[in-house]
Amino acid sequence: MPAVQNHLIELLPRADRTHLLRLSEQVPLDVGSVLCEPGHPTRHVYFPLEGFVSLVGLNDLSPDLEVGMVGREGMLGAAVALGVTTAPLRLLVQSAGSALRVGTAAFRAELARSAALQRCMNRYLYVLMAQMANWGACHRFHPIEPRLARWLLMSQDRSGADRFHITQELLAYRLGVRRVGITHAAGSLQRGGLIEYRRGDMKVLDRSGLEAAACGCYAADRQAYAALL
Amino acid sequence: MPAVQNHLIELLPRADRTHLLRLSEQVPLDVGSVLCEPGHPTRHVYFPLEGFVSLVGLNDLSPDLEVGMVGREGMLGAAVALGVTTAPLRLLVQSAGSALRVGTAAFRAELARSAALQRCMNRYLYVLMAQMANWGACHRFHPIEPRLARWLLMSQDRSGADRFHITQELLAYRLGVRRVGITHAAGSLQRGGLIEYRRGDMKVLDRSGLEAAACGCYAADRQAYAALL
DNA sequence: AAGCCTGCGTTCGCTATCGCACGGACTCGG
DNA sequence: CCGAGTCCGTGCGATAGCGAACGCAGGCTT
Repeated sequence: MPAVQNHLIELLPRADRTHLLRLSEQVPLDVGSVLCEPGHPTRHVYFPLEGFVSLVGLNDLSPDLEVGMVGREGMLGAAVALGVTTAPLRLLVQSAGSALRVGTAAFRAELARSAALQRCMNRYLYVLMAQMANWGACHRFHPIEPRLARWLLMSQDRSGADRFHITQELLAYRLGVRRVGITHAAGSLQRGGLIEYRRGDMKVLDRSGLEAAACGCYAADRQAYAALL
Repeated sequence: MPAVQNHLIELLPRADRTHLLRLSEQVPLDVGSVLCEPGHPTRHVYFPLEGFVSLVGLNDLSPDLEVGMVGREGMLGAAVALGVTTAPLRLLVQSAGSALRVGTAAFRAELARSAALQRCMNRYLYVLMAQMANWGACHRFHPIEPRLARWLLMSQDRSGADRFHITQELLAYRLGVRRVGITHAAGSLQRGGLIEYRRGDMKVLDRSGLEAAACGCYAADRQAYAALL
């Protein structure tokens, strides 16, 4: 059995883990693909191993906004653990990788069987809620540059790599700002020697510097996660 | 047995309901009192009967921001159903009333016993998550006036009354804007004949007009709730 | 009656961000 | 080698919201 690279699964006791793994299959995550649309039924839950996925909230008229980000530290389709099989958000693959996929029905059955899995899901759901509650306030009050720094750190944590591909256009979309706003903020970070980018190839040079530049939400987020999982 | 005025409890089958009610006691909700501080242990869960309560997220430096609102349509301390007994948010009573209170331990025991209660909690948690995800985008993109309209509608739904006491100062605090911003938005709504207020006494005159003035988030919210509960 | 506090309206200058638009640089395919 | 597409930097005017401050009015206290 290869080392499982998903933190939630690693938290499970050995027996429950193998049991769950037996139900799962590994699938690739391709950039830009949509795992799920809001309102549609959830067919699978995903445990990312590499790469990461954006949770995108769709509003009536306003532009879409990213409300969360999931990588190997979490899972997609957590709502299934609440017995809801209608997806609330769009799941958009940001960075390529792979994930373990489990069919919804099988996952629910396993959930009913394994108390450990249940506990794990519950805690993860809690962390997710805290994250989403915070995300809003962050978008509301913090200027673009700290938010960008936070985003970069989070995506680095989730993907595990110190470089990834992301254009300013897409970043703007994620943060709900204009591309020009990203140009300025990213330029500032680059001048400060914290990052380096070129035509979409983004590289983190100074992680601790970035942490200093990011808004406190980043640290708060990590702490919440660490406290529970 | 008096008619229970909390929607979640009303959803329970008769047997489960009486069982839960036997564990609960009715307590008053006084304006301005704090039911819970983030980081502290949750001693009780509350099912409001009248009045409503703000969920306030505390950030590092930025001003506090309301991230949710709970009245008789919901409950406080839902995280307990996830097995987490540390509160994530400040619970601040906005409008006086009363609530049924259940001790955390008793509630968890009841939760383990009653599948109906569990189902109910799960669905409510889902709705809460959807609400919080939305709240952020709303604060980010929508101008003050529609948000104010939304806030008034939501508080009316939750409190059940068409008039309540709220100063501009407090409204500004809730919406995360300056008081002056509220002066303008509220003045505009008042000139339109939708509301009437005077020294903190707020009255809703034209509900459907307010719904038209509010951002789509209000309708989306109601729909999400209706679909699940 | 006088004073004080609370709640509200108004104004001024300021900043961050917006929307739009243009131009330059690099990259890839024919 | 040349076009076409992608990605990034810059500049412009416009605007919503910010921070701070002042003044007024109603109600409560003394």
